[in-house]
Amino acid sequence: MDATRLQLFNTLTRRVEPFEPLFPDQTKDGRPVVGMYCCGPTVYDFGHIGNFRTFVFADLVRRYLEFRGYAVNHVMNITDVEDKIIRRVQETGQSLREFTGHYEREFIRDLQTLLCRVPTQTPRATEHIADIIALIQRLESRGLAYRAPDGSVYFSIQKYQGCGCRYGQLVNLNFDAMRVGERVAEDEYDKESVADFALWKARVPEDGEIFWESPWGPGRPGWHIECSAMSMALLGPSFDLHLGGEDLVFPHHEDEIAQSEGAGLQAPGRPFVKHWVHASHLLVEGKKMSKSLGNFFTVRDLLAKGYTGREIRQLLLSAHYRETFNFTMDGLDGARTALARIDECVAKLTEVAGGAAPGPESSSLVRAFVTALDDDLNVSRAWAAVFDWVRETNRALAGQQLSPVQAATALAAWQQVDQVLGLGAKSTSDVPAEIVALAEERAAAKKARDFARADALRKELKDRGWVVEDTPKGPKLKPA
RNA sequence: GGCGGGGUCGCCAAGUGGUAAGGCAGGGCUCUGCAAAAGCCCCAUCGUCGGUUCGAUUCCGACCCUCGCCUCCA
Repeated sequence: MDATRLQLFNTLTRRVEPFEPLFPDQTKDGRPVVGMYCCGPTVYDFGHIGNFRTFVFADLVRRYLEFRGYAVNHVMNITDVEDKIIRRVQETGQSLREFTGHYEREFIRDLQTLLCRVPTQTPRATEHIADIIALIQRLESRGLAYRAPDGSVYFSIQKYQGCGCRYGQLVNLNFDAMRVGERVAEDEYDKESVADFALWKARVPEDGEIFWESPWGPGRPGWHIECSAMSMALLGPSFDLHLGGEDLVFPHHEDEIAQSEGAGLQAPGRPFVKHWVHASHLLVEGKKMSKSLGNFFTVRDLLAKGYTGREIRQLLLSAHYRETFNFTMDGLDGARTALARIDECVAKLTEVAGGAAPGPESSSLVRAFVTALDDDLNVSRAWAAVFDWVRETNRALAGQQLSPVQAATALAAWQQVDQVLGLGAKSTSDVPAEIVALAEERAAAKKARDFARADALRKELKDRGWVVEDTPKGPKLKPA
């Protein structure tokens, strides 16, 4: 299985390249350690389905790396201080912590609903103010930060470039042609240059009680600095992977690189981040999500429509991460049917396997699956491998050609790939006693060849949300 | 205006210089008392126009359409 290697697109080089850990000698429980940082949520509201595409994708990356034998240190920040948060806090009268704590908990809950492994660490910006201040001081001492008349501290891109660093590693920048100046010049006149960005924002009256003391007076951190400070604090000045949505490429990630490499904490020749990976956005019903179009969905909105996190996960994982994905309700229905197909197959296998132990042979499913995901996480091809396997398995099952050991072997292969897909077992609901009674009544009527009565009971059951399937081993009940 | 993605079956979505995976939906058949599940079979010439080539959906050029970033944003 290690004949091939994971290849990943790197925004830094704009190429698909082999993934290799930065520090292969660093291990945990015998596994090479991989440091992975994913820009997390700003907790001022519920996350929407677009946000979760990125997080489910990050989960796929993490699971696949773990599947491939790495120990992943998965860090996801929680941005818990920011303009929108401050505004909402003032409106609600809650404390900052009460307000953000609520949305943070709900975010984690949504993550779990979507069957994501919770990141190994979820640092909050407000709990790393000291790290942030230290990093800004470091930048200041290196001459890359300056205080503006308004008391804020900014990062100087000109000075940064002056010391041989490159600004524009992730995107091609052409400041003359960019419209950046037109829009921001008006209210950001305290900056020396329009492209400079805030490291520390001086307290303003609207901030109310939300501020921290610093060497530059009361204020709060800028947006980009928190990710630099927290990622380096938890993963070291150089780490393997940094993920995020494509919209973060510029300016957020570019600025993170500038701050982090500008601080010069990396060993000579080491980058801040080796591998940048960005997930594309999604559209809903072919359109950009917006509240006015009514196609703006949170996870809980979809749950309220009767879909499960498992179905949403399947759909979000059905397309390649660098492709704009079109999220549709039809797609969600399709995910439900597709999942049922897999579940049916797995259930039959489980039945045939009984308690048999799996045999030693390697599985073509796992091989095809790994080949697909090694290729820049080509999850569509991985699903094709899964469904090819389902068809072949069903064929063998229909022909009663599977021994318990073979079924157990097939099941083991499925469980292996599901470590990565993360679908888990279908949640089984207990059948209510009155439904069982109806089913038994139908079985009796059927036996007495009273088919009219049997069909009436089948309809009755269906109206109550249950489907009866007559199998060689007797009738089975399934939720409709 | 600059930069970067896309346009493949009704819908979603892979892929390749030699006549196009998979899922959903649809049609037919088998099995079934009826169903369901499952199986079998059917269902696209790849935005437009040129070029390169023995051969292009896949390479090049132009054009059309569409999405994103450049400002808070997954």
